[in-house]
Amino acid sequence: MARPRKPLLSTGRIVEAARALVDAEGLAALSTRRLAAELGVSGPSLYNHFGTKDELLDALADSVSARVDLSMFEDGRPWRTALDDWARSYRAALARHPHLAPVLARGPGRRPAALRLADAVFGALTEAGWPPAQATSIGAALRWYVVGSALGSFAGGFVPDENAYDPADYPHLGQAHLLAERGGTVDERAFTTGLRALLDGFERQYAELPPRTA
Amino acid sequence: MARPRKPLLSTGRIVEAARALVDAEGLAALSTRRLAAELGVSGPSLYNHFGTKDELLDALADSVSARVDLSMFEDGRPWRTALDDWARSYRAALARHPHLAPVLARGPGRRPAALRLADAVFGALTEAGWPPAQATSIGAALRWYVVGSALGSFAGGFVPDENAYDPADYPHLGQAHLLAERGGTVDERAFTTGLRALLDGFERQYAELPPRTA
DNA sequence: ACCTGAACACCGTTCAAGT
DNA sequence: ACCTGAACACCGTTCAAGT
Repeated sequence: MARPRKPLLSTGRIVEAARALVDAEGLAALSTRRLAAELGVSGPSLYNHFGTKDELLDALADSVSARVDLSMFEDGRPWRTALDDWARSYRAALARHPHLAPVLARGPGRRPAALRLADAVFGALTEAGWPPAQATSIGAALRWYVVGSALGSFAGGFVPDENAYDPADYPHLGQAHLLAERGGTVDERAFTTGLRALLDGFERQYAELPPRTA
Repeated sequence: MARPRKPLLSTGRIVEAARALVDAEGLAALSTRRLAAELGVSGPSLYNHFGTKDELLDALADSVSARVDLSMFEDGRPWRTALDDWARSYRAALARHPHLAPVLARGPGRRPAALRLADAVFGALTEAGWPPAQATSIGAALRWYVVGSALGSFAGGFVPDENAYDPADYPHLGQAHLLAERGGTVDERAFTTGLRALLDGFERQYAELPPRTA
């Protein structure tokens, strides 16, 4: 066939297909050859649009970051409320593509949508009066918490086998096998509880800030 | 050669070599063939000791969990102090083997050392009077925070290139390229700040608990 | 510029064969 | 029981060749 008069591929179409594949079958199913087959082309064709598979993964991750709502930073909402909303929408976006969490965890690097996230959070905090160093810490802590929660379901980390956890070895894990069943609910409640604790804690630190001289 | 009179391999020796390889060259360098070569045997030999590569990874992850100090739960230390110490020693253990964080993030499953961690944390919280559901939430939140922090350096997620972040696109990221340089310090400070916030928040929730009837 | 098939240097895993 | 080499079905990536 060689070169068609109209390109068969585009970065957008590739990313779209990759996302569908990863969502359906996990990150391990994403091979360049498999993805190419899904797109009806041969393996090496992808290299006309991405330098490496890793660049493709970056673009894929950024397409998820791009879906995180940032509107809560637009009006003059209090920083705590804005961060609360942002953490939830960030988590929701990751929950829609759980297999991509490990890629998102890499950090923003040069990915535009991920950088817009970082910029919005940092900007909101400094404008609320947080010193830059503390704004950085808060952004990092929230990011770690959200990404950590998206990456490993806590409840799903246990096995639903009633006999998996011998009371002689683990005296306090008698009910742990139940976690796997009601996984989603347990994780949701834990996320909310932890987020509230984090924000309560930051609010306390905010109250101890020296008065603004601006 | 076929079977030697004394076994050449043992699960311990394999895990040890795997850890050295991953620490030195990252998770991607750990292939069964490469690891076997490192051990002076042929690739398939490993399958006499592990069913799959994934089982090997589980054992590898658990060897890290086994190194997390749990002594802070032994004496009757207040729950907050114990959790604070635990989170730091957990993070320190992961920081010593950063490439293994993605594997640790999978959750305890059937890994004995990881289960001992979960058991100790949950036990300490319930014995301090936390209701089981909230103890679960706190354990999950702390785990997410620690694993998240070990998995993705926040500072290292940015690029040390002075021109990487155009002020026109990201008005608040003017100093972000500096993060990559002083990465370790930035991450450490953020970890401490976030951990304090989390524990402050949980302490506040603890104070609001209905009085114990035990 | 954008696609192809062939090729290189890898993978994880199975299995019959050896002792 | 524990190792071997050969084999199967894969990988990511390069590259000359086609239009």
